[in-house]
Amino acid sequence: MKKHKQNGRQGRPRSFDLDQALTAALHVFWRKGYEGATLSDLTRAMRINRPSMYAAFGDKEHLFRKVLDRYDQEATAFMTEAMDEPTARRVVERLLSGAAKKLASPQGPRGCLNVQGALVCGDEAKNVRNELIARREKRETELRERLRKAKTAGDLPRESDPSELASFFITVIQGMAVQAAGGATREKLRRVARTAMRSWPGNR
Amino acid sequence: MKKHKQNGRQGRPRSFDLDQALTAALHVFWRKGYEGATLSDLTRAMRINRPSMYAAFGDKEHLFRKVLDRYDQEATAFMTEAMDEPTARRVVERLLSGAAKKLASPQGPRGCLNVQGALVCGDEAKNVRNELIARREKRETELRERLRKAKTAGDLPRESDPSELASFFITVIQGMAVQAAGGATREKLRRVARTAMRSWPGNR
DNA sequence: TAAATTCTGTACCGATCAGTAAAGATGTAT
DNA sequence: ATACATCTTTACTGATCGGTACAGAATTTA
Repeated sequence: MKKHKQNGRQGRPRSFDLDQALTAALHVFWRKGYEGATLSDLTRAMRINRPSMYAAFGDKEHLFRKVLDRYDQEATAFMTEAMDEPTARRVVERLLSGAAKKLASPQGPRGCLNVQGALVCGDEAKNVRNELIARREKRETELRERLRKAKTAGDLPRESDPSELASFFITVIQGMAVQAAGGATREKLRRVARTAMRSWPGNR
Repeated sequence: MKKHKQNGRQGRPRSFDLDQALTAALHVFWRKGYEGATLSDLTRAMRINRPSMYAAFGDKEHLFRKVLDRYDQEATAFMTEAMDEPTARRVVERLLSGAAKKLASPQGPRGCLNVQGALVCGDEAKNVRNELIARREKRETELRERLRKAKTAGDLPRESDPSELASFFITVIQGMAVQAAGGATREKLRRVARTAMRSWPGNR
């Protein structure tokens, strides 16, 4: 009924939009986590039936991974943008304020998929949990590298420790994610972010 | 085979120790979360069979709540102790160092049950999730009240905000819990804690 | 048009979920 | 000893889990 994916093949065209379906699945996983989201939840939200889902995305784990990719590209584009700020301080400020905004956004579920997707889980979801751990660590590494560059450029005091700073601010953001999952408002998160900035080197 | 619970009634005595069983259940919920822990996981760890569990603790949710009570009393006794420190600063320092120690303890699972027990979940576990939210908020309230008292006593600068400080440090601890769930070492958590203390009022 | 291909819908699969019925086992009370 | 109360064991329940077989519908290619 809609456009076909132009995959250059014959056969009956897909009657739903891949991207829309993925977005619907994202919201379900985001609210309920990997384990808490059932296939019935997912296909209902995606407005397709089970075999269509399996044909298009593979099994539940494959679907989740594609959802993760989409999440990383969409809901956290601000991370990359933050890295482009001219000074280290502004990088972190932007990261924190962006997190406050995103984690308690009126559109989209609360919290962070990379945190609440599968913080812990049963045995069969171990791979998913480890994938999320890896993605969280990747964020921390990104920030650490950015701060190292800043230090080399003289943009951070000599006695400062980029690794320590990255750990700290990523940890704060993850704490904010827990707060958001519990219903914290944007304003509350913003205040936490502001307080965290008092730890910035040179404030002593 | 062991001592009976001295409940003053006749009948066949319980052949397992209630407290031991509860501890075993605690560790399972702690590692796998409420949803991720199956009854088979639980009864295997508790070394009892299903009807014995139901008779002694009620259903899965009741068991979880009793586990929560036990967790609050045992694994977080340090919270109450911290509150008894003489100065606000030492209260928070002790809270942070205690968290670093507990969250990545070699005995006992990593992370915080109140965070990872059910940060998000499917529909049928909503009550459990809300209970955990309430327990997390209770912690924040405790700290806030302690800091308010400190401010009244002149133990905190006049321009400081106990509510803001409590939010911030609880958020940091929750972030540390996420880090711990992902495998962070004690040393890493300790460094985060130390950095967080740079936000302490009067450091500007 | 007919053949080939791919998607959709229904209806199902075995496994596992949380929870329980019923009978035998083991203690206390008399 | 006998009666009674409670616990343990085995085996089971209906519901739901993730995943799929199969037939019919819809499209492209020839």
